[in-house]
Amino acid sequence: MKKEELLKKIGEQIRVIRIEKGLTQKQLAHLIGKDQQSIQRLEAGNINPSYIYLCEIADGLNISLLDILNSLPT
Amino acid sequence: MKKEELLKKIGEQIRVIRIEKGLTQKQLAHLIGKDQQSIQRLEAGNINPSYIYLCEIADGLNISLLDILNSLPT
DNA sequence: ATATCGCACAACGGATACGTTGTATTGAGC
DNA sequence: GCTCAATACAACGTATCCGTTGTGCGATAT
Repeated sequence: MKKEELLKKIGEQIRVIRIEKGLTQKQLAHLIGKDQQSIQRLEAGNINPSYIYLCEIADGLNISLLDILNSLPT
Repeated sequence: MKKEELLKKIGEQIRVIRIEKGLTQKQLAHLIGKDQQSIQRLEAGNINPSYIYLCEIADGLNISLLDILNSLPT
């Protein structure tokens, strides 16, 4: 699968989960010491987040990274 | 969990799976268009690999990223 | 009309990943 | 002894991530 697709899909999935949790981009960002723009780029698939970054996101969403990847559309 | 621990654990897990598959660092590297030193740093936990990088590693190991994360020691 | 909120996009800069090269170490085998 | 394979470590350059700042746009509320 193409790199851009992978980033788009995980970004969309993170957005879905964030909204399920009732959080705004800003709220999620502040939970993990980042800013809203960082979350925006991540959700838009504009960046290739590091492993640690993904772990932090999962932490902010109060789920495991496995849960995020598990629910990815194939 | 500390960042260094997370990187060490996923690195060790990748090493375990690589060896299970009977591959050397160099062989795995060449499968995904990288060099041996990159794999060495990844397995040693010296770098914070990107999502795409992890997907490539999983691809080279012929498993899914989920399988790698699933078997991580807690 | 104006303010506020959520989201998107661009540019800058510091930090870091990654490829490359070179070198060292260890162990197996001749 | 020597050679080769596998792994590890360091340094350099380039590319990219990520935080920050600023701007803009639509929707809603006052």
